[in-house]
Amino acid sequence: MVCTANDIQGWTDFPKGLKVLLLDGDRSSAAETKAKLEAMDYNVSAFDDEDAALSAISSRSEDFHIAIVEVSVSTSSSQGGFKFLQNAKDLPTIMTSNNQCLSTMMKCIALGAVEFQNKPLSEDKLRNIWQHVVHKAFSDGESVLPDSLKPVKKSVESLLQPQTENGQHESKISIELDNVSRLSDGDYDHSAGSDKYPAPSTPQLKQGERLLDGGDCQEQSNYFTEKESVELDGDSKSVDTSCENLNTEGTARTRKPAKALIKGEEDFAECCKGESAVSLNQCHRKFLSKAGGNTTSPNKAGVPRDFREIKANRKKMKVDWTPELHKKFVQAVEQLGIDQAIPSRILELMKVEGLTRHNVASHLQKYRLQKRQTLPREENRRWTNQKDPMQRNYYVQRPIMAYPPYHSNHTISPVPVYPMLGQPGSQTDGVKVWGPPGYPMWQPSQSWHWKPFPGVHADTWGCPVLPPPQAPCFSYTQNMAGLHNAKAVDYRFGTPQTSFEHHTAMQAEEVVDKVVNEAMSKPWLPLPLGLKPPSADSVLAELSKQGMSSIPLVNKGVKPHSSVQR
DNA sequence: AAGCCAATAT
DNA sequence: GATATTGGCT
Repeated sequence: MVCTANDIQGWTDFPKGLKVLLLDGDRSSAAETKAKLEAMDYNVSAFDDEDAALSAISSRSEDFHIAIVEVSVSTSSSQGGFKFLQNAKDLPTIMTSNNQCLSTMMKCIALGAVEFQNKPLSEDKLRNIWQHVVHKAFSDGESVLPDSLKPVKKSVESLLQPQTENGQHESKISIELDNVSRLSDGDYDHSAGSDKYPAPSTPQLKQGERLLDGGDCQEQSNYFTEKESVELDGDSKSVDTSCENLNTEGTARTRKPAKALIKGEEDFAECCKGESAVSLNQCHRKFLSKAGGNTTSPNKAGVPRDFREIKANRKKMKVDWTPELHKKFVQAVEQLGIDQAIPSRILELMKVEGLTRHNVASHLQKYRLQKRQTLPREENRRWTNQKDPMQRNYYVQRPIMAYPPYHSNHTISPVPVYPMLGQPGSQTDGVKVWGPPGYPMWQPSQSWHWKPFPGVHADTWGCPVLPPPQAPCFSYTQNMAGLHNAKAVDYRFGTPQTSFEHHTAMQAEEVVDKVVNEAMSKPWLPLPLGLKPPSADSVLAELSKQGMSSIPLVNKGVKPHSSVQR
């Protein structure tokens, strides 16, 4: 009968004593094989008649762990081993033949053989047959045929229908084989699906779910995944890890436990590949179902008991910041505000399982960096190309952006904004230049789908991309309001200090003066919003005070203090 | 411990 | 080259 994981775990000198059913019409080769097997301490029951073998497994199924069956096309009395194969559902069955016909091999595998080997069977191969038993013992459960394999399955099904003609489908098979061989390891991992314990050299049908059995082919899982499945030399690498994973207190050989673990980890990683975002939880479940999900044979030992175990042993998963995930991120940042948007809080708000603070911090770093880099560049570009005086009129109001318009709009949104500053150190006069926020300052790269200016509702900026000269975006009042926004973090400089407070305390006056001076020194430019031109009366009064009776052609001045709106 | 950032890895 | 992770420093 089929070995369970428990059986194997309690099997002290596994695989010695493994019970092998040998069905081979060729007595000499049967004897040869039997001798080799017995030399390995396997327990061999040899048959040369298919029906006898079948009755043996039905009457005393517990006497067999695995079967090695010769495909004897020439034999007239039997169905060449296929009958056995189809009926020995629970027994891992290795098919062998002198006939290297590809379609025969395909057929064997499709009918549920765990492996196809050409005769003569080498000792190495025979020695390793126990792996199928282990695989069987630890693999189980439901699995769904991946879409990628459906065409293959279909093709094989069609191959199987006229069971007598072997050669006819060669060409078709070769096409499909091409298909098969293209399947990547990833696909294999995926499709091998429920295999926590990687399949031995030959990919398998699920035992007991063999094709053509019970007429329920559609829902069966038939895996034709690896190229190796049809390689004549079946000593494939995947065998190596098939049992090492057991790690069952010495019951199974664990020569390469580390590798096995890593493999498992790779499986896990593979499993998570393509998952949107970092649904690690999902991955976990997926992986566990893939790994453990043993319905008939509980596997206690060797199976990673939980996610942490896996996690602990594998390198960190790479978080894919999908647009959706990033959206969450941005929302969290917006919600928190500039001064509160630190990784740990963002993480809390995002509520994404599996995401670490580190992940968020890293992303935040990139996020800030992007802004810092893109905005000044964008601004530079615009600033250096100013030739049109009309445009200059607009830009000359730059100083009014001296402070970030945190709440420059009148929407309810109290969302602060990352200040977009000019080149660090380039403003020696203390006037900070803030990017005109109406611009698409930061072109997000393809994978950055979030709003180019998070924290700001683009529509509230009210500034066209190329603002008309007479349509300044911000008023002084707005920016003066900004002056009183005490807490903001300036990310332009390495350390996020609340530099704004400094500005407020030490530079507000200075900046105001600066703005006023500029307005005075260039009277031909429109006054920035927020500055009110003095009335003609007040000007005249002032002039007369100073002993001037007429208005000079060149503006000599407006009293600054009287014109600033505070 | 948490945050930031440069270095490093993928 | 872009993006994510790691590691050092504060």
